[in-house]
Amino acid sequence: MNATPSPRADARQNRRRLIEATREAISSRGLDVSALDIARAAGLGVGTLYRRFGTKEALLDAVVLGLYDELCDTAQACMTRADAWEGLSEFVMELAKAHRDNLGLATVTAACDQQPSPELAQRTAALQEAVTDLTARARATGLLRADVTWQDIIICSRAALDTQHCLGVDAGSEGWRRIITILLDGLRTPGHTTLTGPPPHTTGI
Amino acid sequence: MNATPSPRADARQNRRRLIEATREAISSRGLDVSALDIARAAGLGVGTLYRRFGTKEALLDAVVLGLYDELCDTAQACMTRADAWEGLSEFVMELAKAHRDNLGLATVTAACDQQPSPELAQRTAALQEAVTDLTARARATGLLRADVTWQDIIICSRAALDTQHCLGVDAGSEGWRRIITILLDGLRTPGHTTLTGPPPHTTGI
DNA sequence: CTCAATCGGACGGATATCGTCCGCTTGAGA
DNA sequence: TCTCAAGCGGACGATATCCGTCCGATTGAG
Repeated sequence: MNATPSPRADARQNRRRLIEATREAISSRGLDVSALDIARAAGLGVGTLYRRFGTKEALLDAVVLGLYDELCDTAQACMTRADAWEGLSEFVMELAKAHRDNLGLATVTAACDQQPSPELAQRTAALQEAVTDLTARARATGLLRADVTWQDIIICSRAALDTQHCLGVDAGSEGWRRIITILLDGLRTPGHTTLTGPPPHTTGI
Repeated sequence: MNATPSPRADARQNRRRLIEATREAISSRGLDVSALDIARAAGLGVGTLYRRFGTKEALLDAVVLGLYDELCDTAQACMTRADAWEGLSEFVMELAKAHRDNLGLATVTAACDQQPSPELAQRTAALQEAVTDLTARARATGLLRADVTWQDIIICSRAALDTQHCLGVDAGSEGWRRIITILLDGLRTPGHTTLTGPPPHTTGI
């Protein structure tokens, strides 16, 4: 019945290794990683990569899906926070961290959004709904300024990316937290300046 | 006497065209522009590009130097503002705009910093000094929170980059202004949260 | 009108990356 | 222990860029 019998133990382990290596590679070099580099980092040959995933694309999809799943979990945890503001700010910080730790996450997001797999589309929708809710709750408490939209929140979270991406800042640097902290302070009432123009358009996270 | 007599009129015009085309190319696609693309955008052949600049690198250097010069002018203008806070915030907004309009400016910066030409090093130093002064003046008025450093200011200005870079947001979008506005509000006293950790390290602008 | 300066773009050469192929190795059931 | 299907490694073919050069055709300017 089972057309694809459970794979051998080493095959399963190698699959995990490849995903792990891909995450690390994305983390330090963004999406422009070659299949060869990933395989080497995993201590495997490229042949194994392609046998396990069929396509480099498929491997990346698997990794991105994993990241999204984690973000969904984070969002859920933040939603249960009693303090709505803390829930929102924690999520922003975590989302920023995800961007910092996964250079090009936003790029993948944009790329994937062109032809989103059903799984990814589902996660994206869930995340956007979560951000919308977190935003609404924080605004209801009066701590989040009224002219900020959930799209602003998402874009703000990306601010951590450049710190890491553009300037080869040493990986250990935590400077991005300062920027996000400043942003969060700017998100709190009262705003000194009123935001103008339409909220930024964003697809994905 | 003049070893290099004044070039022909068409040669000069083509030089200008190439620089203009390069700026536009960088603006929309970042630094990964091929020499062929630039030449085509300028309505010229690659041969002309190489005859004018010798190297693709040299062309990029010329463009980046031009951008830095403009930023230096902007910084000077901001320094003369009577209102120190307005001077600082205007500069941040302009620097952010420069990043938005020149994807990869920060990347060039980082790359150039490896082997900075004397001209570029001079502009970089001037800009960093200007930011330091603008920061000090704004802090002296009490409007800029005390725990913010000039490095923070520079990093903040880069927040506009991702909006454009990662997500293929339509070029006309002005959403980045909202983010910078939020950041500027966060930079004002009083800060709700105190910044921790060392200020981010940055080379270049 | 002349010709040196300039131009255009095909082309050589180098690099990078994807995905395949096939001989060798190994996990795991009998 | 034995057997062999499943799995592995990495050289290799194919493809895609991209840089910078070269040379015949073109053109500005004296």
